[in-house]
Amino acid sequence: MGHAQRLRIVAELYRSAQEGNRLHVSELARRLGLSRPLLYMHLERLETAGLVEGQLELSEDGKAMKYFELKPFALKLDAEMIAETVARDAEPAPDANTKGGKG
Amino acid sequence: MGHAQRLRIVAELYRSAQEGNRLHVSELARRLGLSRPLLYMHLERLETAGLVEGQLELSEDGKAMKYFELKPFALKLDAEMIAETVARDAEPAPDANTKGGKG
DNA sequence: ATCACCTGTAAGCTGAGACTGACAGGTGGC
DNA sequence: GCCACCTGTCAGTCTCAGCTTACAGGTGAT
Repeated sequence: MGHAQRLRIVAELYRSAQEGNRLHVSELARRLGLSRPLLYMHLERLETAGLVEGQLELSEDGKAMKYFELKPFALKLDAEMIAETVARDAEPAPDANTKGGKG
Repeated sequence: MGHAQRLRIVAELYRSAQEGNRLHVSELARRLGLSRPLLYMHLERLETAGLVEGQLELSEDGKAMKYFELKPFALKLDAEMIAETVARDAEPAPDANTKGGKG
């Protein structure tokens, strides 16, 4: 994560959820002033990161609408946690046969 | 923040601090396998963000050494916090005279 | 004088990721 | 038929952070 637009998306989804609304892609794009393709890209990343979730539905008048919702998440960010994450990220070499790295 | 190298730097500084060592730039660069100029750039950003702090000192043999230390920090990262941050970031218009945006 | 250390910065290349425009396809209403 | 909505994806462009190379300057030891 870590891009301003990404944060704005999360913020908007959060606000709407507070008000009891769900938002579909086009509506969200309009509110944030983003193009749909761009928004799709960001939503994809957010979904991959597990921060949001989208589901395609049919509205009353038969139109396809993709609604996105925030998934609850919270993480404490401090030096210790970062050190652990980095250590965990560095070790994965379970079945590679002692071969050198990528270079 | 939010770049892998940045996290590695924080992690290494944290580890060293645990062992009671301080690191100077060149040493840190060697441990992480980064070029000094690159490390400088990252350290600059981390320092701007308030996560680390550097101080130039003279070693016993008169050589200049710049030591970097971690500053304690911790923040809880969740949707609410992001929404607040975005809202706070969006409002600053204290003395601009109702003029439009950047262009 | 030359080497092995160190700090610091500027110029330039490069590639990933942000962003746009255009497309294809579906619905309902006038 | 045409318009106003919607979803979804691709092929580009372009910006900028990341990264390298190269420089300038300082110390002490040989």
